[in-house]
Amino acid sequence: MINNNTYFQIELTARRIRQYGQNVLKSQGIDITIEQWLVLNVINENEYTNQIYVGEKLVKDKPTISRMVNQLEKKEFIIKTTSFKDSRKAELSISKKGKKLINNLYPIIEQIRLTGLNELSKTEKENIRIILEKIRKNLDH
Amino acid sequence: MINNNTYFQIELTARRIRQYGQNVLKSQGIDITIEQWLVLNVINENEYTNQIYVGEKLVKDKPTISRMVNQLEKKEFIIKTTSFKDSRKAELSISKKGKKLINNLYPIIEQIRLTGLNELSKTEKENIRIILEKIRKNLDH
DNA sequence: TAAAATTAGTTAGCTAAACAACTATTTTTT
DNA sequence: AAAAAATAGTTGTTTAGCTAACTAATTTTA
Repeated sequence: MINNNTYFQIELTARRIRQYGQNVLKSQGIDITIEQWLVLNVINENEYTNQIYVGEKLVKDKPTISRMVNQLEKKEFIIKTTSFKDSRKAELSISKKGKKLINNLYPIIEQIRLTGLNELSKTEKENIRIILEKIRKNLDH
Repeated sequence: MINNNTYFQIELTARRIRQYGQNVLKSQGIDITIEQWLVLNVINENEYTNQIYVGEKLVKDKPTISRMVNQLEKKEFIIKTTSFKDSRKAELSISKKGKKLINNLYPIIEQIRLTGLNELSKTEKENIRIILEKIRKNLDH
């Protein structure tokens, strides 16, 4: 039975959360995707980082990060320059517009998080983290 | 911290499972994606069904199903005809080639499933299902 | 130091998700 | 029966994930 399939459940839930979050952002007139938000957040927590680092944090490959970074730059939420030390590397930082967005976003993201995790006990939150980690570990190699 | 983010964990795990499964299929020389497999499976369990039904089962929208069905038809795994009773509806069935593929796939899919769920107790499997359901329910409305 | 290997990032091509707008057919309403 | 609404499916557009192939710069090694 397909609805008992764990992959199906996990994938569906991921889609559902993304969709819900996206709708909330849209309703607030915020022009950013959930995935772009994750990128923005990594850059915010690691100013002047490069794309490889962002990719490592988010476990996404170079082309995906490259495109998302370009989107964020186009939207003027980040500033992308070339490193003096190593001209292969990009140096990513948050623009003023980006900082403003982030400040607006924090409570909204927190609200989305709380909605999704509503009625989940602390144990359940910990359990799901542990179980998902186990699954990923099972698939590593 | 981003790595504590539940959405991130769920979405990452979904990606990891898909990626792992895709690699196994590729290594077996099987020309189908994991998502296409899910569609094929629904059709196999509901011969002569239509695209709306497949979409309901997989919780995917019409365009997504439409395109995946077309891929499966192009690969000659399914046969798509128009319903006599209602010419708006497609009638989807598995071709001989498709049946052969499915028979080859069942043990491989089962193997992927077992690898992913390895070392998970029955309770853990049930727990994750319950928790994911709760999250989705939280987001419904 | 010159050649080889590694690293950072981009471009191209494919699949899939989500949305909007559309066609065609069937069903409901008046 | 004609008009309106609902249903099934398609097409177009955008974002993202993944692979492969590429450029350019830096580091390693011989």
